[in-house]
Amino acid sequence: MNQSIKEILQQNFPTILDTGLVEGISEHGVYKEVEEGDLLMDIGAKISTIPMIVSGSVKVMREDEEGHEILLYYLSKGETCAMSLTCCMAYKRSEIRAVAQENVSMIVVPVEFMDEWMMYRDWRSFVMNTYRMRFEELLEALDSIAFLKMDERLLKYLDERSIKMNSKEIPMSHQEIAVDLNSSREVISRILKQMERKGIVKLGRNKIQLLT
DNA sequence: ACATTAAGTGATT
DNA sequence: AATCACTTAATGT
Repeated sequence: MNQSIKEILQQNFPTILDTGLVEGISEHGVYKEVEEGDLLMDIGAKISTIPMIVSGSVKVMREDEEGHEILLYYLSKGETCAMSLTCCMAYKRSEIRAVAQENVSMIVVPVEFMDEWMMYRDWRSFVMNTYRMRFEELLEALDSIAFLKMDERLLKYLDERSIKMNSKEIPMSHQEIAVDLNSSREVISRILKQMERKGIVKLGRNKIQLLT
């Protein structure tokens, strides 16, 4: 391997500094790459490792009673999966499904070290931070649903995607976006058309370009 | 050229 | 805002 886990950690998880912790992750963590579309975790599966994302993005979703998928969040560089953490601490099976949205590289660490690593301040704050971030996101999502109309939600969604992917171009179909927002394809298409007329976006097949 | 999939649109609830 | 039914456009084979 061209780069040690230690180096990858320093570059992508700068808040993890404690030497004992870095040693632990280096020793027990495994560097892994997966391709776009790969299933990383399914509902009901037992969780044996925790992913720490180095590059790319991962879509994390839940399923409702009728089997409809509901988007929870996207993970990107420097982040880990809050749901995996809760599940493994409670020895529960996975309640989520995770799919690689782009090619993803990550460090996976076995769950059995979670308890032990809690003695490190850096690990505690890393874990707490990922909870805090998700919780804030959850609150935001909640009032976005309660107070924003679909067009505002869509614009917000596009902005967020663009920031996460580091590009003004969002390579997604209207259908995919509709699923993420629990809306329908036609509604998304119509709003996007309006936005295009207003000069906010430029539309293409399977892609949306933000002009703002 | 043809089939398939994405996107656009009007009508209805 | 969602759904249906249908059209049109883009893309793969």
